[in-house]
Amino acid sequence: MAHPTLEDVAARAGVSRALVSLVMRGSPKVGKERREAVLRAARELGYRPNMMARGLAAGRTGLVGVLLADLRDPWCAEVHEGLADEAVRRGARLLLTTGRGRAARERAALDDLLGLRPDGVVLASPGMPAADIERAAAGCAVTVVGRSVRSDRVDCVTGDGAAAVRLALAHLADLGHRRVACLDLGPRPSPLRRACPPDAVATAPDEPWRAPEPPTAVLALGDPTGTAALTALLRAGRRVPDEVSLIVVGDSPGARAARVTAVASPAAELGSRAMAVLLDRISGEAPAAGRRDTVPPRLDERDTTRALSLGRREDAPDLRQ
Amino acid sequence: MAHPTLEDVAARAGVSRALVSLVMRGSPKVGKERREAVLRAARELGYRPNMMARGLAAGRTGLVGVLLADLRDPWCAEVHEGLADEAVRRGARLLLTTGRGRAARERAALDDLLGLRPDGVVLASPGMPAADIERAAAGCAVTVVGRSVRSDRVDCVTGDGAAAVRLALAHLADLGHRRVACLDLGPRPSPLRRACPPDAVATAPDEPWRAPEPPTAVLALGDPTGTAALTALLRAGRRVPDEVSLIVVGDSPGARAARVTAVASPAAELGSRAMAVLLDRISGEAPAAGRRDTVPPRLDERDTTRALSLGRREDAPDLRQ
DNA sequence: ATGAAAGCGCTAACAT
DNA sequence: ATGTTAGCGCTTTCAT
Repeated sequence: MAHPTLEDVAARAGVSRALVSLVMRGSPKVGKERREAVLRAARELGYRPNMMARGLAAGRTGLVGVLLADLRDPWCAEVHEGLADEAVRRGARLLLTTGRGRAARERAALDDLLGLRPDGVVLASPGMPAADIERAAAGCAVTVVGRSVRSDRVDCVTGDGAAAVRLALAHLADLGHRRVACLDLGPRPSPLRRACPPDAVATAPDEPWRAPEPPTAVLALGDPTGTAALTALLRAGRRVPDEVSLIVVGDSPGARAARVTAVASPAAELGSRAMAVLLDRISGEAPAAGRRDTVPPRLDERDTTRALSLGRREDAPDLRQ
Repeated sequence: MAHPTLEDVAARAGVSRALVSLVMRGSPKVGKERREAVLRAARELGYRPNMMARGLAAGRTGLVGVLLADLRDPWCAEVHEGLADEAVRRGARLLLTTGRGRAARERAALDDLLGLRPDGVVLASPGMPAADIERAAAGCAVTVVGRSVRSDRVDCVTGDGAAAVRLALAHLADLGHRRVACLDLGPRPSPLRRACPPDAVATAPDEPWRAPEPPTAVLALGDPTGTAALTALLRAGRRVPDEVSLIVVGDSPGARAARVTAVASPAAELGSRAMAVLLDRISGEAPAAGRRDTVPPRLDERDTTRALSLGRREDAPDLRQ
């Protein structure tokens, strides 16, 4: 028998379907004897409850759908880590889909998810049109992570990039650094630029060193810029952190592995908070309006930042904002 | 109406449920006029087919479950890329779950997946017990990627690590390198070691340089070792590739970004082949016995390997195997 | 081309 | 404590 049903189990155990159903859902009001007979029959048959049938009949599935923009993005992976941790803690079952960077795929993935009638969905997809999100929210609880959506049926959990930049600049200032270059090597300008001192922003690794007074510290905007900056500095023969300190806004496995000092809102925490918010709403313990939750950035001091030696200090203005 | 049903659409369009069902599944035998009326009603109502009901009634779901060992592992992410590409091409819908490295979680994740009665599942989980895999195969088509399982109801798609090491060694030999150190920096010995010349294996970055004759090339076993090796070499002041060539067995975004020469069976191809094999079996076009498919390694020559300069060549034995 | 009717496997409210 | 029954939303014959 490929897929034994409740009825098969009931027949084998010599009881009614309903009794088996109760046992499978762990009801306390079943005699120990019968319960064990049912469990044994189920095991012998290799019975596995059919979630489709269960969901249909019960009107809810116990499923939480998760849409991740791109699995290859470490940030997404880490958000998922937090989501999954909290889900396990609270007994929710997660189903993932991804759009892999393409808007059309993302829509399709979300549709697939919603077709399964999950009790809620978490959207970790920076680019999805707000209208799609709103549409999804008509059918089930929706929490968006990593961005903010103006809607009162959607909850949002976000980090704070500007605060992260401020924290990084403050840390460098504490270490005595006054000449800090903000490196942004990405193909598109990083939104974090707006939080940097305008004339400190450079878009090529060696650009800051063409100035009469080279920086004593580099603030890299985003993970990719961070790793690129580190190898560029090393290749250019600049000693890190002796000669120049490096701090990255945005943490990633790469920065961690290379022991680069970083500051970011921990993605895993974004995830776990998002899941908590979602499950609260599903169980009806949430305020009616859309909640928004901001996770503060955290500094991970590792091996690429160091206090400026006294001899090199100067009285230039503190870049801290 | 939170979740309009087929019946609601039928009522609004002034037709029968069956007709709506046909239209939703794109049947050709519906008059253009009625079809459009139905489609319009569906759109106006925000109708979305209920996959649960559909799956229950139809006996198959059109769903393919994917179990990924760990999202943070770039290899898994890339396998998924291949899976998803092929799935899109052939019209399958993917649902992911992960065990995040823990065996118990993995079992639970697989159970969740199987409870949804997918038409098939892809298992990208090196550590899962063969018995669990076999059990899953009792209920639906199963393809395992990245490892081999002895079972004739399971299809396997794997890479070939030993061939990758041989290819890497051959490439270095072609470049004139005779003294090659095989670096294995992982916490556990890499299985790839068995494919290396035994006395060439080192477990610390600088170990090879303590020998009287330092290597002219380094072969790193695995991605993590690869990136660790690169930064270690640079930090030690060894010029790459002028002074020493570096080749990594096992490709990853990190190696790609750092432009490290690498050789590996492309994970995306493992994925797409696995999906192809699975869908073939689902549609019944597969041989009865378990298929096994081996994807050959590929060399990605980037910036960390270089031919040994003539002056440094010597007549030591070729390490190629 | 269209409609009617019988389930798919399960839950939940009810009856015993 | 246990059995009965009426659906959940859909697909799929089978009639018309």
